[in-house]
Amino acid sequence: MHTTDLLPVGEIARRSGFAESAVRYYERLGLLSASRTSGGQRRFERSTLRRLAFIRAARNIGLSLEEVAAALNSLPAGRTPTRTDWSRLSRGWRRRLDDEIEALVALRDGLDSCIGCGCLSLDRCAISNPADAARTDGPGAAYLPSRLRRETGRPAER
Amino acid sequence: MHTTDLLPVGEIARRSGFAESAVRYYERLGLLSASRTSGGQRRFERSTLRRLAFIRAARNIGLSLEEVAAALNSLPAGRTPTRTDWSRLSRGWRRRLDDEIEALVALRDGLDSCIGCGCLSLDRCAISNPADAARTDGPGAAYLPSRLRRETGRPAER
DNA sequence: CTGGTAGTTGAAGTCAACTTCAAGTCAAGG
DNA sequence: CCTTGACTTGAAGTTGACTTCAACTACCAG
Repeated sequence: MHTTDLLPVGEIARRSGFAESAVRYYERLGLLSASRTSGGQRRFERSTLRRLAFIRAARNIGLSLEEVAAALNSLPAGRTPTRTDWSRLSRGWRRRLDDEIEALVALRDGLDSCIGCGCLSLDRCAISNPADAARTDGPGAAYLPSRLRRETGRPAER
Repeated sequence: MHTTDLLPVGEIARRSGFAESAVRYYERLGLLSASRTSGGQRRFERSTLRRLAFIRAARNIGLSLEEVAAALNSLPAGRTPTRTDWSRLSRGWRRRLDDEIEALVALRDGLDSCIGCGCLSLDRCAISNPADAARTDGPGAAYLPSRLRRETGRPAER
């Protein structure tokens, strides 16, 4: 046994559930790394599969690839990450999910009070309020996490 | 008083919180309609503001513009929609939000059981499971509403 | 009538996260 | 050695929801 546990891209794709193109894309972004054969083909370590599982989990939670990259970069360099390392990373997700749930619940409750009144008022309705209006209107408005929110339609002020 | 309550695009944009470009875009898609001055400029009826409020609300709930268009097309033709018409449209959103909330809660609960174990197993972890694996694995997996889910990364089978 | 603000168009650009394609090259069983 | 399937690359395409641009034209207060 020598190089037997270095996997080519097709194998990684099949076993991770990602498309080959996605795996290559992730490598280009630096989310994954691979050694190369003398002929230039990628060979991934087995631990790449766990990394990909992490990526999928993070994407399911709602992280962008940029955030995923940041998270992966915070892993200890050098050694292969342990369970504890992975667990530490995913701990912060709990809060994120809580926020999103809270936002949706608030939106639903706002909707409940809107249904039947058919208001959809531009300045009063909690559901149709643009974000900035909601912000100044205090509680009862403004809910969606950024990931879910459709912003004002105007270019973000900077 | 004759044409006084026909509003130009800038006014509509300002009062709805959408960018002018978005308003024009919506008109092109058929979500809004406008008459024209002799010089070819758009003039929107005041009721357009309510329509835009509906659009924003729908987008906040998570509808695509295509869905919004379908919803708007289901409004009674001819007469200006009443409160009741708008209210009927938004009633279905409740269910949609419930589903999304449920999905997120399930995901969070799955996460809770994953944190600390650091598993992120490709075939067992509820959070990192690709959608199809989750589907066949019965309860305990598969959660995110399509709007939130990151699919398998493979081209959708057709 | 004039100037300045507001409006017009179609085409192209943007963003994220990939996928698809073409034109090859590599790896390995027979 | 040969064939076949797996792999390589860079560039371009995809989707949705817009935005930006350039080159004009309209509207209206003074």
